[in-house]
Amino acid sequence: MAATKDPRPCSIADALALVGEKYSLLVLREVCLGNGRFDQLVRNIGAPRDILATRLRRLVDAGILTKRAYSERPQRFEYRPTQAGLELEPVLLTLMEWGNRHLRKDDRPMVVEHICGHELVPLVTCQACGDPVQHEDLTPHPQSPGWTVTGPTAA
Amino acid sequence: MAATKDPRPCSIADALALVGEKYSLLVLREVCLGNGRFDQLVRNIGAPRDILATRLRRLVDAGILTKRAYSERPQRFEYRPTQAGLELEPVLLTLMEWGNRHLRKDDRPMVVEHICGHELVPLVTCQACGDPVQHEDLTPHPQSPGWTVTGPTAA
DNA sequence: TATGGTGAGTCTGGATTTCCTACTCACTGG
DNA sequence: CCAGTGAGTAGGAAATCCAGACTCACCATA
Repeated sequence: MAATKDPRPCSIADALALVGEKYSLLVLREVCLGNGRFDQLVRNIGAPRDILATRLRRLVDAGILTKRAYSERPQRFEYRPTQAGLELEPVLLTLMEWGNRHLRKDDRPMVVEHICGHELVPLVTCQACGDPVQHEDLTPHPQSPGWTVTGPTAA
Repeated sequence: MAATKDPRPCSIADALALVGEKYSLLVLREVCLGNGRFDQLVRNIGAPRDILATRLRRLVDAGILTKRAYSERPQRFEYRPTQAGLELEPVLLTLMEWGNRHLRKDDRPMVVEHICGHELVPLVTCQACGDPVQHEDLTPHPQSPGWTVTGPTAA
């Protein structure tokens, strides 16, 4: 799914080029849960085995996962998130929160408990002021060319 | 890309079924920037027109975008995010932040300014205690069957 | 030592999507 | 009348995806 042609220089597009393919984020979900073996991934994600193998290779190449043998003779492997992989977890959590809010009615299939003792409700905040991020409070500033807003509707 | 077969009941998978297809999140990016016209989207995303038309239909059906005429005679339309769509913006921002950190060296192609006056660095926090979310602080609690961790590596 | 089972994939051929280019249709502006 | 714009459709080629079978190495057991 490489964003090879995205006319804009954009970290969102670049990130999606790595993890935006079908199943990639679900792989990350499983791996963050500690289910990093091939057959676990197949069962828990429901992806075709060959596609999964392709995704795993790409994620390893991208430095998001590592492949570790947990047994020689017989060789058995486990995929684990790297630091970069772990730092994608907030994306998963934010997505989960959105899904919980908009796609379900009260029945969350999975609850994550935070170390503070409460159920985790992920909230995206501004690091500087700590306030929750809201659309109206944001002003985009293009830094690179390629971001000139086209057409008369300039945001 | 419907996660029709995801063996797990999971809001992440459900959310990805709606917005995980190629280009969908880039559409949302543009629409959040105010570039909601078909040809703007084509130019700014670089997606084939027919694919874009399909994505737009699906996003409208999903209640993430609305299609509004901004001119009759000639009929001209604009896509805008609904409330649900706007609430996906944190996902985009989190992804952007990850991309900035891991895929670039200092050159952010786009900087978002928060109303507080600082450059926005999105931070995912626990709503209850306000602390930044870190992997080690999380304990998943499956609420539905289908989440029994398979295999001996139970996280 | 045959028999079965697991883990980690690869292979194959067909179904589905995506991609690209061109085209339409309605209208506007000169 | 002619060119241009906006919002798509149409058609066929190219790339991906999919399901299930298959491999290969090893272990267990009987």
